Amino acid sequence: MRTTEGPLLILAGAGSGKTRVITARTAFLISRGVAPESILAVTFTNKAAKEMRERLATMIDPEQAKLVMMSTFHALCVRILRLDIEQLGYKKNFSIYDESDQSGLIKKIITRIAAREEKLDPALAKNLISQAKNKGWHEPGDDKTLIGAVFARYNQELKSLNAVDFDDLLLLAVKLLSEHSNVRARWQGKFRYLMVDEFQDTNRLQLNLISLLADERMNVAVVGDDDQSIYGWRGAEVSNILEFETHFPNPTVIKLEQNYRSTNFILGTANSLIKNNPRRRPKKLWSAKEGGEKVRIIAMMDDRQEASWLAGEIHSRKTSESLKWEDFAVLFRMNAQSRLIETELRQLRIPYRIIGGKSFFDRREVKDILAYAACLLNTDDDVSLLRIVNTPARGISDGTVEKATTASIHKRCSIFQIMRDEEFLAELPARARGAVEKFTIFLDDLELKMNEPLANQPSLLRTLLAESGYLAELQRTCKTPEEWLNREQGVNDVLNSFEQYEGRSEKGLRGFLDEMLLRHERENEKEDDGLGVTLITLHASKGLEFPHVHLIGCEEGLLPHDRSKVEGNVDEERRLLYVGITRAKNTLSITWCRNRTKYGSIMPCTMSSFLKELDPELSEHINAGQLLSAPVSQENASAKFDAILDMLGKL
DNA sequence: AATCGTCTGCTTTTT
DNA sequence: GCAGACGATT
Repeated sequence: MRTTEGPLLILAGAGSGKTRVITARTAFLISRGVAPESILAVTFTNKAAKEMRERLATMIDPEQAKLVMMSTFHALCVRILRLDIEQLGYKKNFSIYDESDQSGLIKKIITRIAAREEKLDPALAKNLISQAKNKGWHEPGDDKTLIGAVFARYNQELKSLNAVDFDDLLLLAVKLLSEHSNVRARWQGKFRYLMVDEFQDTNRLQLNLISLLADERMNVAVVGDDDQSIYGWRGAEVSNILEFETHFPNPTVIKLEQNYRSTNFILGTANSLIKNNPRRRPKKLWSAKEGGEKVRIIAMMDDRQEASWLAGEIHSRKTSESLKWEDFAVLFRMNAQSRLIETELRQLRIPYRIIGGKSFFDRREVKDILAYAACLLNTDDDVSLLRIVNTPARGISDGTVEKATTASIHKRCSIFQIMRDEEFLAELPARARGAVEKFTIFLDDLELKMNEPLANQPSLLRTLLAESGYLAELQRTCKTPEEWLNREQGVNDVLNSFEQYEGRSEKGLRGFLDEMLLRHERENEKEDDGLGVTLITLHASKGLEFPHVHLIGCEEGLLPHDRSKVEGNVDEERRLLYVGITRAKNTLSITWCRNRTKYGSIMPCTMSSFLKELDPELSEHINAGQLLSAPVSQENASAKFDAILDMLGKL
């Protein structure tokens, strides 16, 4: 911890206080006279960055804390690129494409260049392209194959749109730093001390980025746990942490092996599982928390019984031990599993919150507004332009759009440019021409107003949505008043956060849009007061902890998932279960079903092979029949009764 | 432009 | 078994 110079590898086991390590080290460096602005701490999520910033502010002078750069990989890259991307031939006002923009573009390219008989799944293509970029490839290895051709074309089109996707942010930042020594020198000079959180999740590009920033001093401190590497399928390379020495020679290695979270029953169970993985940094986690209950492994008849038992169990423990709903979490492999649980929780009127699922940014109205903003900032951004060109309907038909697209390819310019091109306009029927002209004047006018130095951008955006008829159209397309209320809320959420952003930043609409795209925060996570039982996937649960954890659906085929066996990733599935187990502080129940409804029909299931690896001394196997024959608790029965009364009341 | 019907194909998702 | 995508229909 007190090592300040040279590479440092901190192997921080589950529950050993990872975030604390980075903040404590930062505070220590500053106390030793290191300038706060020369410290960089990189995380994967905005949430982690925020937590660190907040914690640091309580440890040292908050004014100093503000100067420390705590950022996600992607946000850091945006900063680097906004300054110097021109050296790579892009314009500074480049757009950032999120995954749905990316999918849209790839789909378009596939339908355009694929021959009749060839077919390529756009989702697969997107994955392959993303994986290639995360390995540092700027172009396909072979552009004779369809996928290679799509990759090549995709890159070309992005560049002519003056847009970059999420992977490009890293790829281009690395390219910029490695090929332009002036840029590299600037950033190496700025940051003297680097820290990386969750290092086991870094991919090749992220490692490259860190190496480039570190220069020969190699003041790089990384914190991570190879046993919690569960994002291999997204390109994370466990080898980055397993072979840290090869990237940063002679590091100081520190192991944090005390777990401050779980009872020994839970921790021992976790240890007995993970020791079955080959290729790991050996460690022996221990806990001072004695006592508690054995881990329960419960066999259920089917998923229905699993859900209803769970709801009852949570209800009675909460009541008998006077706990809060927030003390409980239900962890599962697939989002689809939460449905049944939700139904049963509602039956007992237990409040819950689901983490994950669809993003705030998948909401139509949010995407529309951001597309408007993107167009005003970069009129070459065809994908955003196409999204709003006829939203609300303004008489620009699909046919007209198609003509404009063809013409823009022909003339090698953006669609917006073509729409102002006299030659192109002359080809259009009078009505279409009028509509297009009206649209370009409308956008031009707005762009002008937006870019005035003292423009009140949030209010301009608000006016735009009202006066363009967007809001009216949105309301019209809503089937129910509730839906309209909901969508209107979405619109207001965006506008309000823009107003707030204006209050704390000078970067205007551009900065706001960057932040919105990079802060892909989940809708139901934005308020932490969302009380209730937490329903969450195993992946999303990493980094969280709960007093009472229920891990459901531990069947062969689900966990480990069938596909992992084909793809040879069973170790990662084991780590996934390890992550789940180590979320629990006081009690843990693991359930599996003898039958499960899959794809509509009931399929027989067997217990996950992982459960056989758990230390039998620390856990007990129970058959659901034993639990259900037990008398129903008073509280449980009265809750059910209340629920029935409630239903009757609504009739 | 909207709506209906049929087809398909099924993890995980920090940015 | 269900959602999401796509195409045909009015």
